[in-house]
Amino acid sequence: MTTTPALCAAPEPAPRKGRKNNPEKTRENILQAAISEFVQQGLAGARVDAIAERTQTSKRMIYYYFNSKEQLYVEVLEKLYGDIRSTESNLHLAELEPRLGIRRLVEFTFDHHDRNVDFVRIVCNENMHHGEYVKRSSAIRSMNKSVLTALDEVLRRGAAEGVFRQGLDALDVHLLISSFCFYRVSNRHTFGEIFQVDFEETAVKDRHREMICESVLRFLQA
Amino acid sequence: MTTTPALCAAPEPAPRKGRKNNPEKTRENILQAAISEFVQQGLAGARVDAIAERTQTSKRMIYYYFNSKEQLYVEVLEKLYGDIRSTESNLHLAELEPRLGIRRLVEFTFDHHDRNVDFVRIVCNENMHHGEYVKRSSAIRSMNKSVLTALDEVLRRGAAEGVFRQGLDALDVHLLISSFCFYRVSNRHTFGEIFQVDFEETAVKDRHREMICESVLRFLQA
DNA sequence: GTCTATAATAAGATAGAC
DNA sequence: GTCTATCTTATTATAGAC
Repeated sequence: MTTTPALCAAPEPAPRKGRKNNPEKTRENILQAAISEFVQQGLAGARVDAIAERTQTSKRMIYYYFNSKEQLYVEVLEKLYGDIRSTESNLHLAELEPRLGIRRLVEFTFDHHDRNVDFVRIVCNENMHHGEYVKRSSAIRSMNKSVLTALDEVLRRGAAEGVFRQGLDALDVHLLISSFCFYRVSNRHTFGEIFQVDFEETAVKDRHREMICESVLRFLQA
Repeated sequence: MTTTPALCAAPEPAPRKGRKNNPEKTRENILQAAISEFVQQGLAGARVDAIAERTQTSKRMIYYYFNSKEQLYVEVLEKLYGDIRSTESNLHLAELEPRLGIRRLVEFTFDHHDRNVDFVRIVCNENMHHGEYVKRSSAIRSMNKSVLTALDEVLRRGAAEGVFRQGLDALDVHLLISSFCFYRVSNRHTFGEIFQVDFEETAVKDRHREMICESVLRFLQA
């Protein structure tokens, strides 16, 4: 009953079965499946079997390429962190009038978190683990400098022009912006349920986007 | 080899072994152990065996009192949600000048989150589960009204006196306050690691407390 | 490089004595 | 009400053929 090769010589030494051998594609396929599973279930809740089911390949390949569940998780983490910071550098804040620059940065941050629930969820999960896997990855720490330097430039310029207060710390302002943008995504389920708000509604979203802009600008105002 | 009772009649029908029978205490003991475990590991990461080890009793008792891991988790959730709201009602905001009332509410919220990392972590975990266990508990939803009514009263009074803007929504303001207070606790590990901030430092804490007060007051300002 | 089958163990839940 | 011992299933990880 085993399907031994036909007696007449095969034209090529083609792969025996299944899909074409394609290491890069298989690896990427696994990584995408892992993103879905880890984002939905967290590290502890994720099942390697469930990841395998999401792929076009088998569980064995997961261990072949990634060695362990934890290592796969770290790669997922790096991938999702990488996505957000790459787009942030294209805002050209230095070309804008300070107040407009802040507005653009806040709106970008707001929309980005809103669109990338995956990122928000994995970060939450990471904090449940006391950030130990972020600490383990040297790549992640280095890619987050850009926001701060860009923001710092705008703040200085605004202060010099007299539209912003003196002595504002870019890190603090970044914290203020991030917290709102992050929280309304990360806590939408509990906050939404308890206070009966639907964060998916366009009207609510628009009001909140405007609100955080207004709030930050007022905070910076001289 | 079984330790059958001595032939001479025992003085009292005392408990056979181990500690004294004490249902309430045993139940509470389990609940406290469960809080520690669920808060640290999340629902998926928590192990019933680990909870049992934290108690002065056995795993069997966990199932005896709580039936399942999930039900135990729900009770933990209710317990932690209950703790926060009960204290909030003692602020007597209505007796204060509006700006002072806001300041007291913000500072209370800030300090409360800062002191109750457990609460913050369980809420994060709940959101990973799309808030399904919060939805399952009718108790939780009902206990969160008080903040909003208190805040609404202050906002109205402030608007009437001309110190605050008109038409501010208490829910939005609550969101603004909560997001900052929550985020700096929930994300302290990732944010702290990436930007090298130590949220435990008193100086940092004091600066942030003042910052969120200032930020909210400026947002409300007429 | 890829597959199927399986080992090894961990974890939720229960039996049954006392 | 409480304990020890155990059942059952799920889960990470690996062996070995092709």
